[in-house]
Amino acid sequence: MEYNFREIETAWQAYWATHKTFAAKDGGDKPKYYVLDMFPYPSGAGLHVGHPLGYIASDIIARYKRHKGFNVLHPMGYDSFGLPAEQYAIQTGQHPKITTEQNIARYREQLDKIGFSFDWDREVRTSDPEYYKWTQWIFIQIFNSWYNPRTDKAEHIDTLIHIFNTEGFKGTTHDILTGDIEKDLIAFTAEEWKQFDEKKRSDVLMNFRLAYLGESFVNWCPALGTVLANDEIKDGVSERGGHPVERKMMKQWSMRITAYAQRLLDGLEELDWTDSLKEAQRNWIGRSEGSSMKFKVDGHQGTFIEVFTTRPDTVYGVAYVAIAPEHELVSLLTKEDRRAEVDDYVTKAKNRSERERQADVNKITGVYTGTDFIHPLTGEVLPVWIADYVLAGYGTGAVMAVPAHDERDYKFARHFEIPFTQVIEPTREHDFSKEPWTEKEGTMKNSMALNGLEVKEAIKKAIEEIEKEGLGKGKVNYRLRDAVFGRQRYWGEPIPVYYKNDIPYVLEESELPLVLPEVDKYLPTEDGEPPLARAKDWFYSPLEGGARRAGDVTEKYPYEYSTMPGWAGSSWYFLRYMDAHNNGKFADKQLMDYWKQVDLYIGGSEHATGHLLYVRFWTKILKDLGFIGIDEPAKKLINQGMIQGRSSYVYRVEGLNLFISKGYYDLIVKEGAIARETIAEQIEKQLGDEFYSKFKTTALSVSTHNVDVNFVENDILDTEKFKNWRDDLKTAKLLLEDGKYICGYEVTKMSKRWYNVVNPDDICEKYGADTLRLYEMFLGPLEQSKPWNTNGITGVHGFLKKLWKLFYGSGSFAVSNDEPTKGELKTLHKTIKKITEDIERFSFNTSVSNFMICVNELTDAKCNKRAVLEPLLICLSPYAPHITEELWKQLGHHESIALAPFPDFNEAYLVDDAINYPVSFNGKVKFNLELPATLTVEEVEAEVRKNENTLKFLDGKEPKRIVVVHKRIVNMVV
RNA sequence: GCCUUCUUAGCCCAAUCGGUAGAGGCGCUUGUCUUAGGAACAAGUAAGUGUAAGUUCGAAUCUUACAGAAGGCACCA
Repeated sequence: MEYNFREIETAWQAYWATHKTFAAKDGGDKPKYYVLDMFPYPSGAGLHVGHPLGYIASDIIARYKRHKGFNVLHPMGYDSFGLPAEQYAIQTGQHPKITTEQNIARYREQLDKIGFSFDWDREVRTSDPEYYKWTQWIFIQIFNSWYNPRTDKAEHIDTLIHIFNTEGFKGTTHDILTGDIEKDLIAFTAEEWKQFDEKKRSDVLMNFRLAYLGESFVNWCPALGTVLANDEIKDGVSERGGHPVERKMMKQWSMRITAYAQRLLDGLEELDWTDSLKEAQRNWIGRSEGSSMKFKVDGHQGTFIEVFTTRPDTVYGVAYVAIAPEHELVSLLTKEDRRAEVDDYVTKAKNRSERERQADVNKITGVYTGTDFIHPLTGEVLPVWIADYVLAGYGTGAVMAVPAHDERDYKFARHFEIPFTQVIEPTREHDFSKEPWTEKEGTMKNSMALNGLEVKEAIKKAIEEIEKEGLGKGKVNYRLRDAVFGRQRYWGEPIPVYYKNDIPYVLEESELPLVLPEVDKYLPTEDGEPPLARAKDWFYSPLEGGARRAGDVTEKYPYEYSTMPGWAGSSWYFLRYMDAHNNGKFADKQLMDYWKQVDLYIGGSEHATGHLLYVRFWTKILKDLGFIGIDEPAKKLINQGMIQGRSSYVYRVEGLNLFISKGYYDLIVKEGAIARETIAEQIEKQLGDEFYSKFKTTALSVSTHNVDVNFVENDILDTEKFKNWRDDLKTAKLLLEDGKYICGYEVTKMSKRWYNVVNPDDICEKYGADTLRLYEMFLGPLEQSKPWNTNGITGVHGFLKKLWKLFYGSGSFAVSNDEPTKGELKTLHKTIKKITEDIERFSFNTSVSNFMICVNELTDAKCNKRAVLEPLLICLSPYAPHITEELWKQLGHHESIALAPFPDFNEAYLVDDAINYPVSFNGKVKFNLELPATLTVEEVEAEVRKNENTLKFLDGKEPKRIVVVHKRIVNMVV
C-alpha cells in the first residue's frame, strides 16, 4: 500500500475534531503547561508558508508535553479588530464585520489543514462583544485606579481621594506624583478639596488616573484619520500604509505606562526571553539617571527654567539654555523686538512632520529669545535660546547646554558662535576646536568645588551640591511615553465612557458591553468627529432601578466617540483562554491560579516594543489590583524568524519576446558584447534560421522580470505553465541551456507584488501537512530568518515514505514481534535521547535530521520490529501527527497516539564496549586506538604509552605531558 | 552613531561542557528499474569553519580587532 497522505490527513483531522482529542482540562493531577502563539490578525490575503512556522513549533511542544504527561493548554484565536478591514470597508461600504468573518473562515480552513492540536473550544475573537465586554471592563478598572508611589503599585482611586481628604495635594514636591501631567496641578489643602465641585474633582483626579483624558502632543496621521502610538510609526511614517505623520496637540485617552517604567525594566531580569528582545525593551523604556536643575530667569522675578541633565558634573560649563519650540515659557521669555522672528521659527518648527524633523537632524536651527538667565553657581548671565533639537516630550523640554562636552550643544554653539568653556581635562590628546570631549572620563577643571575630581565622582558631588543649594535634585528620566489609547476609527472597541456636564463617567459593569453601533459610513463626520459620531440614537441614558428606561428618555448623554487601539484586546487575551466563555467575569480566579502564566510564548520579533510591552503593563496592573496572581504574562518567549520570499526571475530580450536562460544572462553581464556570438549560435540551433535573422538585427537589451514561483522548481522553469500565464507569453520564445530554462532568484519579502507567495494549502496538497510541518522545521533554527525554498522538500517527503516502507516493506502491512537486536535498540535509544534533548532546547531542525538518521539505520537493518517502531512513532508524532496516527492504528491501537506516553531512553543501550581514542601529538591526530570502555584515565595513559605507534611517533623522546580526556581523546605534548 | 545576533562543503544546515569538523537534506555523478520523461531505489561526491592576532596540551566554540549580513534604538540632554 502506498503512503496516501491526502486520505490519511483528512481522516485524522476529522477524528481529532469529533473526539476533541486536544481539549484542555481545567485542573486534575497532571502538571499544567500553557503554550501560546501570538494571535494573528486575519488579513484578507490568508496565510502564507511563513505564518505557520511558529505555530508548528508551538504545536510540536504542545504535543510533546502531552506525551510527557502534562495537561496542555494550547489555544488559538483572532485579533480581529484592525485597520485593514476598516480601510476595505471605507472603499467598498462592506461592513468590516463581514470581511473579518470571511477572513477568519479562510484562516481556520488553512490552519485545519496543517493538523494543529489547538483546543478550538476556547477560541476568542477580540471583535466579539462577548470578548470586548471584558476589554471594556478592564479599561474601567484602569480608569478607576492610580499609581501610588508610596506602595509602588496601582490602587483604587479611592485611596487617592482619601489622601486628598486628609493631606490635600502639596504640589510639585508631593511624594504621590508619578507622571508628567500632575506636575502642572496647583497645590490644595484637604479643606479646599472638600469644597471642590464635581467637575473640579474630576479634573484633579484625571491627572492621576492610569487611564486618563489628557492634552498632549500626539502622532496624527491625516491619511488614516487617526492618532498613532509611537510603536505604530516606523521612520517617521505610519507602519500600516506608510502615510506621513504630524505632531498635533489633542485631547486624548491615554494609559499611564510611564508609572510602570521602572517595574517594566526590572521585570525583564527574571524573564527567559532573548537578550536582543530584552535589549529592545530596555532601549524603548530608555532609563537615564541624572539631575533636574532650576535656572533663574533674568528680569522675570520668580520665573525658573527647569532642565534635566545626565551630566550634572558639567554644570560649570553651561554656555546657554535651550528650550523646545513647544515649551510653555517661549512666549513669556521672548523680548518684543525678537517676537516676529521667534514666532516665525516656532510656527515652522511645530508644523514640521515627524519625517521632516528626522530627515533634518543635521540642520542646525534655533533662535535667541532675547532673554537671559543667571547661572546659579557662578552668577554668570547667559542666553536662553529656542532650538528644535530640544524635544518637548523628553525630560523637562529644556537643556543646559555644555558645548565643550556634548555633540549637539557643540554644533549649535559653533553655528551661532556662542562662546563656551572646557570643564573636563581629557585623558588623551584632544582638539576642542574640532570636536567636543563627550567621554565620561577625565579630570574636572574650571569648576570651583568640583576641580580635580574624576568625572564619575564629580557627578555624585555635583548632585549633592545641587540638592544642598536647593537648585534641583537627582532624578531618573525615561524615554518611554504614556500610551495613547484612543483611535478616531470605527473598527475597534468602544471606550465605555459618556460625558455629563463635560465630565467623563465610566459605565457600570452591568451596562457592558457597550456594543459598537451601526453607522452609515466608516468615515469621520463633516465636522471632523470620529465615525462613531454618525451612529443614530447612540447615547447614554441612566439606568432606573437597575434597568434601562423604556420609551422616551429625557436624559441623554453622548458617548466617547473614539475607539480603543489594536493593542487593547491583545493585552489580556492570554487570560481569557483560561476561561473563554465566562459570562460573569473576564476569567475565573481559580482557573487563572491554575493556569498561571504562559509557559512558552512564540511569535514574531516585530512585537518587541508594542504588544509585548503593553501586555506586561496590563498584567502588572491586574496583579496590583488583585485580579490575578502573576506579574509577568510569559515566562519563556521565543521569536521565530521570518520566512522570506524567494523571487524568481526570467530574462527578456527587448523587442523579440525572447526569454534567455540565466546562463546566457550571466554571460552578457560578465562578457558584454562578446556573449552575443554564443547566444546567436544557440538561437540558430534551438529556434531556427528565421528567428536567428531577426535576432541579428536587434540590439541586445535584456530586462529582468519576476515570474510566479509556482512555475519554478529548483530554479528550473516549467515552460508550459509559463507560456499559459499571460496572453503575451503564448508566443514567447525560450532559449534553453541543456534543455532547461534556468531562472535567477533573489531573497525578498513574501508578497503578491513579487509573485513569490507560497500558500501552505498548495504544499499540503502536493506533499501533505506532515511534510510541510517537518520541512518548515528542517529549514533551519527556529529563531533564524530564512528564505522559503522548496529545493529540499522532496528529501523530507522521501523520509516519510521511507518510514512508511518500514511498515509496508513487502507491499502489505507487516510488523514482527521479534526481539530487537542490540544495534536496533541502540539506534532507537540514541534517537529518543537526541529528540528529547532537541525538543527541550527548541532545536527542531536537528531533530528532523535525527529522525532521518534513525529511519536510514533501521532501513539498513531491515528492521520491522514492533518493539522499535512503536516508540519511534511516538517520538515522531509531535512533528508528523497524521502519518504516525495512521501507523499507530495499523499496529492495533484504538486510542489516539497523542495520548501515548513518551518513551524513556535507556542509557544502557548506548554504552559502547570499546572506545576509539584518537591519539594526537601536539594537537594533531596521528592514529586511533581502540581500548575497552572500562579503562580508567590512568590505565588509558599506560596503554597509550606502551603502544608501538606511540613509540614510533615519540621517536625515543619523553613526552612533556600527556592529556587524557576520558572516553574522548588523548593528546601528547612533546 | 550606539546596541544585539549571525558568518562552517555549490546551497540549506549539524557539531549540546573547549576534545577526531560532518550527521541529515538539496544539488551533482554513476548505476538499477521504467515505453521515454519523470518518479523510485542504490552507490558515490565535497569544506577545514569570514579575515588577522591572542589564550590553551588542544579553538568552529573563549578574548580582541577588522570585514560582511540581519535586526533594534537614535538630535533622549
